Amino acid sequence: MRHQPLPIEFYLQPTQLLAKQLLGCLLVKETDEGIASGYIVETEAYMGAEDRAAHSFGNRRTKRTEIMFSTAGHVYTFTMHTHTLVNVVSGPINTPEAILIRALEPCDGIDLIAARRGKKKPVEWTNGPGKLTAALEITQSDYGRCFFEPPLYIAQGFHPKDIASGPRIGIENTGEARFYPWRHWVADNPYVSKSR
DNA sequence: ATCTGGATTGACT
DNA sequence: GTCAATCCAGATG
Repeated sequence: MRHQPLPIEFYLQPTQLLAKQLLGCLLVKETDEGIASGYIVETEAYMGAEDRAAHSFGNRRTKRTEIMFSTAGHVYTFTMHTHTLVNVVSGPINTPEAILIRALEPCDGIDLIAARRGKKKPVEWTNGPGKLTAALEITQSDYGRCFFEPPLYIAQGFHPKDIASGPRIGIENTGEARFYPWRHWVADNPYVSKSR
């Protein structure tokens, strides 16, 4: 099954809106082993210089955050402990905003995903930001790519019936920012990550 | 050169 | 519920 990447224009919308528009879209990764993909069911927006929870808070510009200052649609990956997390860069150039992809519902390459994620319940394959990167084999080598061209891209998926929003996860030490309702998910979808 | 801590996960009490 | 794994970016000297 092949998919058509969404055009670069898709990414040219305000970050919070894009974070919701991404819900239901298909995240695809092609490797030598084949194609694996999943529908995005949970995202979190990080709002650049003004957002204490963002790596780019105060326009902090480093080797890691550099890609956030680039144009919308770039791939921002970073390592969290033993896991890779993946973001969609958004906002105009020099406005370092990004959207973290937190959960997927598996679509293509179920056997591949199962093999990569080991013997566990299917719902555990992709219901977390570090899990889905392992399932699709998204790594630091994808840093700086564009989401509108293979091997890592986003395509049209389904249109969510209901979208819910609430505080982001895992950012306890960021003052007021921890309360901002910038996490968005497909209501009632079983693959949405569980909060702690 | 060295130290610190994290946008997580999985195993264990 | 708690906690270790395990590694690198970022900060500091």
